[in-house]
Amino acid sequence: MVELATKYSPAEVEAKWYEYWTKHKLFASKPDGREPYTIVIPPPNVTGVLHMGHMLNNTIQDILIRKARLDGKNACWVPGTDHASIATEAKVVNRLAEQGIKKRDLTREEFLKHAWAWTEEHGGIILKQLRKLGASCDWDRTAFTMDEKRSESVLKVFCDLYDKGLIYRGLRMVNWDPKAQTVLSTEEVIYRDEKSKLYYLKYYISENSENSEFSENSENVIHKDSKGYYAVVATTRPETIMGDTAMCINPKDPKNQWLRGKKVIVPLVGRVIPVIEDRYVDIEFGTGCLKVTPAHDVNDYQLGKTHNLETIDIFNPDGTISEQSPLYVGMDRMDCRKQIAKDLEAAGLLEKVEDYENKVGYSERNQDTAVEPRLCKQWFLSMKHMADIALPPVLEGKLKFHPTKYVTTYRNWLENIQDWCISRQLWWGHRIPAYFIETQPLSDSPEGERKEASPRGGLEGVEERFVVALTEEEAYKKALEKYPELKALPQGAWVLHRDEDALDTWFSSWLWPISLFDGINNPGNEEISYYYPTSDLVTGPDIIFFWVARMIMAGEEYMGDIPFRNVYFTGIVRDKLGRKMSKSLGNSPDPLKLIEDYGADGVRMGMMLAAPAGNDILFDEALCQQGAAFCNKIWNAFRLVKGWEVSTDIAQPEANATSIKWMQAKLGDTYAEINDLYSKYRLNEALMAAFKLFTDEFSGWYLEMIKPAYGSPIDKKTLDATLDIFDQLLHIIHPFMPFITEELWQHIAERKEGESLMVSVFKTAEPTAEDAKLIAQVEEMKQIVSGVRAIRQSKNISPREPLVLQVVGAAKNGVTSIPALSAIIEKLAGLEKIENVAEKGEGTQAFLVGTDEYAVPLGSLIDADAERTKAETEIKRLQGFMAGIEKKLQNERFVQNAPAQVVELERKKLADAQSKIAALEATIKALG
RNA sequence: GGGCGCUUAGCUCAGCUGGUUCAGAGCGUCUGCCUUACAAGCAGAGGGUCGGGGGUUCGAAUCCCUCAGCGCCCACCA
Repeated sequence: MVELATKYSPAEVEAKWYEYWTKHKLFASKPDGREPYTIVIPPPNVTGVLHMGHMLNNTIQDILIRKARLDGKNACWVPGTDHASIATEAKVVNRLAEQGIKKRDLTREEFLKHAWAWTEEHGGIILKQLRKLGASCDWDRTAFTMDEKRSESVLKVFCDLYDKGLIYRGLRMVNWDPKAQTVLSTEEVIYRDEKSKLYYLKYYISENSENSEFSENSENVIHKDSKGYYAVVATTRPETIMGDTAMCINPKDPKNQWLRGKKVIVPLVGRVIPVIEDRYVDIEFGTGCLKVTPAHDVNDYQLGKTHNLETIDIFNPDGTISEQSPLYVGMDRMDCRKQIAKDLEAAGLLEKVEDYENKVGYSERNQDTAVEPRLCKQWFLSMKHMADIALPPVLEGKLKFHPTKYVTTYRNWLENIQDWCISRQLWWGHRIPAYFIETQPLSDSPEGERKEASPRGGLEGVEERFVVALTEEEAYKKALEKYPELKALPQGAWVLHRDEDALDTWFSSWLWPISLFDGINNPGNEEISYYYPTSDLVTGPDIIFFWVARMIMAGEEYMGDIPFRNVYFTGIVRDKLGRKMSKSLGNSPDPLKLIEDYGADGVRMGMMLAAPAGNDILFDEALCQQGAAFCNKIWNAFRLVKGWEVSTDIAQPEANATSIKWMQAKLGDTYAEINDLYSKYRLNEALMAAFKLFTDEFSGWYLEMIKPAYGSPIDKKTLDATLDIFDQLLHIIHPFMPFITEELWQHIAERKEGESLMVSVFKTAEPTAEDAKLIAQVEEMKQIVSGVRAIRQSKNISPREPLVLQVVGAAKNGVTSIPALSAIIEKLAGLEKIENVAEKGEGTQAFLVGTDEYAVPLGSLIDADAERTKAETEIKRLQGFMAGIEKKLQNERFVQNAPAQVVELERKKLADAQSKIAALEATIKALG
């Protein structure tokens, strides 16, 4: 037998077994006759590094996958990465900038070459890190959202949805990220409260207006100074006045009646704009006058449409002021805001400035640049149909959310859904398979220059001609069909130009559960039929709309079925003070360092102990320490068992046989409970139950029960049974702590090369009524042992000093009447004998287990006064307790209305209290 | 402005459709032990009128109302 070190050292053990598992392809899954259990990984960003959120998320997935394997299912965990178009493109752009290269100076092909180089350099790091954690993914299946199969799936789906009329191209007010220079979907914009200013600007009444004199006789609130009459407009964005094309009042606003039908002059700009009326305007806000900038505000855009206003776009794509503006051309919008405030002030056009708090939208991926509403033409996916098919399975409970509270969130979103803007002005991603018909060949213009043309194209309603097709060849055919007039044109007079834009990253991830099994390209293939729908999805609630909801849509649309049966939403990992982990706070530990310090098993346990289902987790490194300590505990328990000398000559003592029976019963009972907890995704509680089973029941009680006297051998039967119990415990713990359990499992018995705990199917026996009885008896036994130990502790008696236990009166029919248990009590409590007595003798200290009374003779060690006081206090407490019950029992309504069972119970409580009091009184009497 | 959730021991949390002495667990704390697997350990102990108030009921941590505090999501009020 191999010598085992006194302390468990995870590092080499973990490396060894991970390699072993991989070498023997034990994570691999192929369709077979077993029930499948499938998880698709939420693909991390291809160039990302492992953070605590990943640790939690992937630990949970690994636990579920490993549990399924042990349950005998065909477990398949598919790993992969996401191309994360905005994030990755930004990183590449930054790196190029460091090298002094501007993206604009590159062609698309050149840029993509850099992007792929970056991806290859950093890609997959995170997957390697997951291996350290023990993640048992089927690595041969590793996919990438931009690999060939996935890309083909994305383009096919785009074409299909276009053909179905669900994808369309439309001119809309969208969210524009001036830094990344791309549009974003509404979901990608996060709003933050921000301290800003509310500027009150003077809009003088134009002299062209009729009646340039106003009387103050009505409720009108009229402003006038030496330069004339003026209206006051409150705005947080004074820099947009160059785009003002109207001022708006509420027709029912009494204080602004005087402005009806007037024209006002935009400050500094000098442009004369009409005063329009719309009930949209809030009378109470500011002065009730709203400046209308149709190009730069969603609401203003609506007003512009209703009132037929001109749209002046004063911003360039990078957020600087455009040529459309008469002033500040080329200045950044934020600089412009400061400058214009100064200039307005200087010109006497600024009435006042107030502090103000409002919400400003930022890109989810780029949180230092405010998003700009911008009018442009983009591709959209019509969501009404998608919402219609995605809602029922969740509401009907066919697809379950854990915790269920997210069903409401989901429903709310789907019921108010907006169309999904799926195009992005990025190169890193799936290029949209749409082809524009150009009647002017562009052969001499580099492709990069067209980038700007696409989103702006058709702004003024110029009709675009385009086709959507999987290949260019097909596109030509379609173009000729759709636009027959092209046939009349000479060769070379028109060309197809593929859309420069890429698709939103989520437009590929929403297909993930299908595309991983090639279900789009190759519908009905063996894999997709076997693995789909997948079993569980483990992800954060922050991407419920981005990803979860959309996968359900794609699943229903393309598979006619849900993509997964359960979604387990994890919490956010916070530090122990409850703060979000962030780079700037420096409160985010390096996961790999943690693994180095505590071992992967220790860290996994630490994470899980802190992770109550559905709550945020407050991560504390001390929990990893507890995890590492538990590993050591398991290790040492094993050392103990393996260190025993075995003898085939000794017969198995009755006490050992009973101990084994009890431990088996306890194990089966606990495993049933653990399985129930798994089914509810209460993994932290399942782990805690496993932890207690091992530490308290197995190590604390069972091993002490069967432990042979020092230097004595153990009988073979008991040892074998103990090893079998150990084997079962390792199975129970394995999903949480895969490495140490594998290591010890391999030590328990001779294993063949390629054998592994992780694929050895495991089940415990069904708990029986007899088991339950034995468990109860042992619980009682434990209390007796604890009772004696407590006496030792309080009297400072060494554990080695033998004591006598008196079983008083009727207690003799209790567990001490069972020889095996009585033998165990003697052993664990350090007794020289157990004797039955009618009444406890003098100089004994007594304790109660239930209503059974036990006593330990202590002679002169007894402090009579202290004992008497203690007994008296307890009697008082019990009397109070009894009074309460008696009152209850005297209450006729209680006796009549409460179930007989409950009433009976109260009577029993009363009787028990009475007999306890009797015993205590006897104690006092015995004390003299 | 709407919606959802939370408040139980020093900390983190269990307590399902009201009734087993139901007020629990882990960690922490305190006390005693280097007992021949493990001091990353063992044994023992203390600790909460279940956020406040009201109601329903024979009976409420559990159901209802209300107040307070906290958190999350959604929303076009400049």
